[in-house]
Amino acid sequence: MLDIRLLRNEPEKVKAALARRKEEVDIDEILTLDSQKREILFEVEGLKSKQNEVSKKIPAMKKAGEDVAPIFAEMKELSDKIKDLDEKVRDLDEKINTKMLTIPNLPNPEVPDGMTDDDNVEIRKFMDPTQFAFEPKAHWDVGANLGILDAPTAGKVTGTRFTFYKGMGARLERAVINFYLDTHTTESGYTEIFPPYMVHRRSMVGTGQLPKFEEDAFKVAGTDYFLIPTAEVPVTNMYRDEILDGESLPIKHVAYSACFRAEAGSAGKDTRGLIRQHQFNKVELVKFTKPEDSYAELEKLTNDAEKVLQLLKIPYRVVAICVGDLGFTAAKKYDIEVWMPSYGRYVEISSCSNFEDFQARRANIKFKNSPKDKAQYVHTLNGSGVAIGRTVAAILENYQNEDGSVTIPDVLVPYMGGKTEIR
RNA sequence: GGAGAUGUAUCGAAGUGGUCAUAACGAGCACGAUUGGAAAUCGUGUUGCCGUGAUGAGCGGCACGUGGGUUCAAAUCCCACCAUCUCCGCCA
Repeated sequence: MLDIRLLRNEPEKVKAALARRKEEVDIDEILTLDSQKREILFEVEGLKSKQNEVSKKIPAMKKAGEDVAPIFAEMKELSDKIKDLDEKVRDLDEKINTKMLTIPNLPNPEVPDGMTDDDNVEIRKFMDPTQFAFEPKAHWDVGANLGILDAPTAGKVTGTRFTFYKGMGARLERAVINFYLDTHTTESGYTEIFPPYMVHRRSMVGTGQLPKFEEDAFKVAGTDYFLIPTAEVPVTNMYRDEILDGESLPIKHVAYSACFRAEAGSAGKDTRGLIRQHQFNKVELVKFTKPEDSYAELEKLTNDAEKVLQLLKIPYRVVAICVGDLGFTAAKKYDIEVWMPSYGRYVEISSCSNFEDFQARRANIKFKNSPKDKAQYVHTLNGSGVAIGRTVAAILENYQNEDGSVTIPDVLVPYMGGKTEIR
C-alpha cells in the first residue's frame, strides 16, 4: 500500500510513476474522498471534544443535586449527530482503503522501461547453455522413461497440473529441498521456518495477494483459509502488527513450503512437465531490513539464491525485470533463469524482489532503533532460493545422458544416499 | 466438537457505569542524583494511530483481544467473533 500522504503531497509524482507501469488509477477520485473524509473528521472530532467536556461535569452536577435532564436531552442530540458522522467517516474510510489496496507499488527509478519479459535486461550469466552430443529430451520424457515422474497417474487421482514423483524422483525432490535449506542456513545465515500452509484473509492482504488477485488463490471451502501461494505469505505475516527492535535487523528467514496456485490466467501454457503446477515445492528467502539497507540486501539475497545454482552447476542468467513485468508489489525485481534445453531458452526459477515499505504498510510491520525513536516501517524483501520442481526439471534436462540416465550433481550425492546417477 | 476460564502498557497486575487510562501497585528499560566504581537507594521519564501544524512544539480525537449494540456517558452491561489455557470427546 502507498502512503496516502504521498498521494496528497505529490500526486503528480505518483501518477507519473504509475503511468510507467501503464496502470490506470484514479488518484484524483481518492483525493476527493480523502478531503471529504477529513472535513467530516474535523467536524466530528470537535463534537466529541464537546461531549467529553460536558460528560466530565455531569457527576459533579449530580452530586450537587442539579437538574441534569436538560443536559441529557442536549447531549442525546449531540450523541446522535456524532454517530451519524462517525458512520460517514467509516464509509469513506472503507472506500478509500479499498482503492488504496488495489494500487500497485511504485517502481524504483532504476527499473528498466518496457511492458513484457522481452524488455527485461540481462545482468550476468553463469556458465554457457549446456551442449549435447545427442538430441536432448525434455524433462517430462526423461522422467517418464526413468519411471520417476508420473503425470498421468496424478491426472487420475487429482487432475491436470499435478505430478507424482516416484522412487529416485521423489528422493531427488527431497534432496534438493534439504540441500537448499542446509546451504541457506549454514552458509548464508538464514533462520529456518516451517510455516503453516494455510493463512487467513488478513495475511493474504498483508503481502498483497488480496484483495486484487483472489482468483489466483485456492480457498479452503467452509473456512476463511487460503492455501499459501508461497511461504512469503506466512513468513512475512509472522511480524504483522509488530514493532521490531532495530538491533534485530536485518531478519533473514528461509522457509520450505509447498505452494498452491490456481494459475487462473495460464490455461494451455506449460501444460507438460514440472514448470507450471497447481502444487509445487519452493524454498523461499525472506528479509526484513531498515530502509537504507534494503537495496544492498536485495543484491545479497539475489546472490544467495544464485549460490545454490552455482553449487549445482546449472547454467543460469540474472535479469533485471522491466516495469511492466514487476508484478503488483515489487519496487524492483531480479529474476534468475535457468537454461532449459527443452524450451531452448532460459526459464525463471527465482524472483528476488524489494517491496520497500509496500508490504510493511499493509501488514503494519515497523521497527525502532531505540525506545525513544519514532517507529517506522521496515522494508521487506523476498526471493525464491529457489523453486524445487523447476530445479529438478533443470537437473533432469541438463544432466541427462545419451542412454537416458541422469547424472546426480556432485553436491546432491550425499543427499541421494551416495547414488551418483538415476537409471 | 462439548464445558469452563482468561484477554488492560515491555512484562505481571488492579480497576465491575462517570469525578482513578495523563492505566493504581510491582517489575523492566532510559536518563539523572548518590558512589572511587558498582550494587542498593532516591528522582524523572518511558504506547500506538488519526486530524491540525512543517515529518517540530502545542491542541483535539481514537484505541482496555476484534467488531457491533445499550446509555447523556462503557475497560465495566448486552450480542457476535477471534486467540490462549484447563478438562472431556475425537485423533496423527
